[in-house]
Amino acid sequence: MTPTKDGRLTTLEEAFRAFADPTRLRILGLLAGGEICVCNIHEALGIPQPTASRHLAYLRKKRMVITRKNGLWVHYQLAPLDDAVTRVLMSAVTHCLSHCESVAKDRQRLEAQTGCCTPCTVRSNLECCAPRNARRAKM
Amino acid sequence: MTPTKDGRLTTLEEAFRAFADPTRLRILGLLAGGEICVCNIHEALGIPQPTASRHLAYLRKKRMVITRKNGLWVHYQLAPLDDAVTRVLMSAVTHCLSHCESVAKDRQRLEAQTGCCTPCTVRSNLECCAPRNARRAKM
DNA sequence: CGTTAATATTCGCTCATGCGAATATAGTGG
DNA sequence: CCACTATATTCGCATGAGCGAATATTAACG
Repeated sequence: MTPTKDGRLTTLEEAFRAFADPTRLRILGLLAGGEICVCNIHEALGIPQPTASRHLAYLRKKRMVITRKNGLWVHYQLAPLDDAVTRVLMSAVTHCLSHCESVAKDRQRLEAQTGCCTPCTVRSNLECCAPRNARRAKM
Repeated sequence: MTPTKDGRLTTLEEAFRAFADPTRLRILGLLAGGEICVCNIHEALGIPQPTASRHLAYLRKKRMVITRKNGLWVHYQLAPLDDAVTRVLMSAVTHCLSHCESVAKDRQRLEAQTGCCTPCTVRSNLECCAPRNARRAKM
């Protein structure tokens, strides 16, 4: 995300448009806690998988998040920011999100579902990221 | 502006929607420098007066700006923020805006037009806020 | 291979939003 | 009271964005 890199206002405006959606804010609120895979996102938020995927693609195109593939699963995390101005903005946004009740509830649901890594920052294929049936079987 | 006061995400989202417009961002970029009256805003930005007034009304309804009437003129300034979380967000936004070239150009145009107070923080009826004809007559 | 599961994309549809144009409101002064 | 100026509002219209449903893609595995 480089909203002010070229000095124009458009890119900054685009950053705010990315923030101007409740689903994307909730996703960012989750990702602020660390790396999460798509299935955990759409289940924690209680939204359909295509919806989560669409918003994640949106954030990906804005270079706000990056992905890591591991077999069938795709893990998303906040993109590292090279611009100092952008870092100021992003840290303020995540700070605000951390004060939101709904984000806290999403994280609780995430923890209840994964049961192991919350935030899921582990960069390996742990059981919390195991296929659906395996996870269901454990419960 | 109290985007996170009630712990819901909606109000925070509304704040970002307010930021997700180039004209409003430019207005906020100007107001970050201090109090300005409507005529100076719409002239510095080179936008029609109804457009400026509409966006100012938008920001007013979101309680992001407050007004001070002085005769025919209405002076706008950023609203004081009582919430700490909100202050973090707003200061980050104004910080980003201060790094935008377009905002700098708007301020230069503002200065060229008013010719006296930039930012126009003076709380009195100075000549920079005199009627159109008087200002034109001076030039 | 064929199946299954996870993720991504496309397609209409609806709804919000910003704009230009026109008009309304309000304050000031002759 | 009338003209003038600054500001605000209203009204259609066009455009953009998000959603649900359906479908496509990709990877693992027997």
